[in-house]
Amino acid sequence: MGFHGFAKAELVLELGLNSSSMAENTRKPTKKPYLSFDHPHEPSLSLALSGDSYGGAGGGSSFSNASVKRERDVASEESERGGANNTCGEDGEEDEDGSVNGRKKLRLTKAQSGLLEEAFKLHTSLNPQQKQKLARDLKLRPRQVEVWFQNRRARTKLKQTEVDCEYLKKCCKRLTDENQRLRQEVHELKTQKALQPIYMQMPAATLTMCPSCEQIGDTNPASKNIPFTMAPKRDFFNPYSSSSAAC
DNA sequence: TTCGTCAAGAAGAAGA
DNA sequence: TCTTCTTCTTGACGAA
Repeated sequence: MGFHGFAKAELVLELGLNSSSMAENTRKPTKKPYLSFDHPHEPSLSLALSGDSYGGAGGGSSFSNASVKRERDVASEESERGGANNTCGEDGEEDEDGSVNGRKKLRLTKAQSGLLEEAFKLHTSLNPQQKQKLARDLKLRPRQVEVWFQNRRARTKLKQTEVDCEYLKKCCKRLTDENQRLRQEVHELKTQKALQPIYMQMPAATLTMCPSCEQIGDTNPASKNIPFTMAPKRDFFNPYSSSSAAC
């Protein structure tokens, strides 16, 4: 659909303007920057954790045992391979009840986010080699890079859908207004026509007026119901011309 | 791979 | 100033 194509072109431009940092630009302007990277409690991704940092994933965790196990397993794999593991900066902290379940959520650093954004601009999907390389560069697990791209794609699509929706709403409103205006115009024209004398509703070429009595005439032989005669169209600027009709 | 969802974490608002 | 509540963003995961 051409219309949609046009919409897309416009929308892509709009998104492009925001692409420097979706996370920050989608925020309310009144708010402070969402990510505080110099925050003292910001989990440092440079901290390497061993796979044991999850300890016993005891009760109280909002995450299922399965997901905790998965994280731990992957972390263990990473530590065995000597790879960086910065998933959970302060994982392994004990809760009040002494259980060790605190799987803190990873927050990417500004630099990491920036690099990922740059990579996303180049390719919205990664092949295994690209994923590995990016993970190495960012000191993240490939799975984290993969998930980041998945989320990024999903959220870009959502954003695009929202923008599309807004655009279509505006189009709809415009067309509704135009439709309303045209309907009004048609109504007015119909009203005007109904109020006109019947001779006004006839084609001008078939009407003429008697120069002496000023009666309207009809030259059309089919117009038998009309109580006046017609003549060829009179020369408007010369009332005495031969084309003038007479009663 | 997408989609829907959960939940951590950050930040603002409101109230004591 | 501190606590609590609310809202938003985003990392992560399971199902399809």
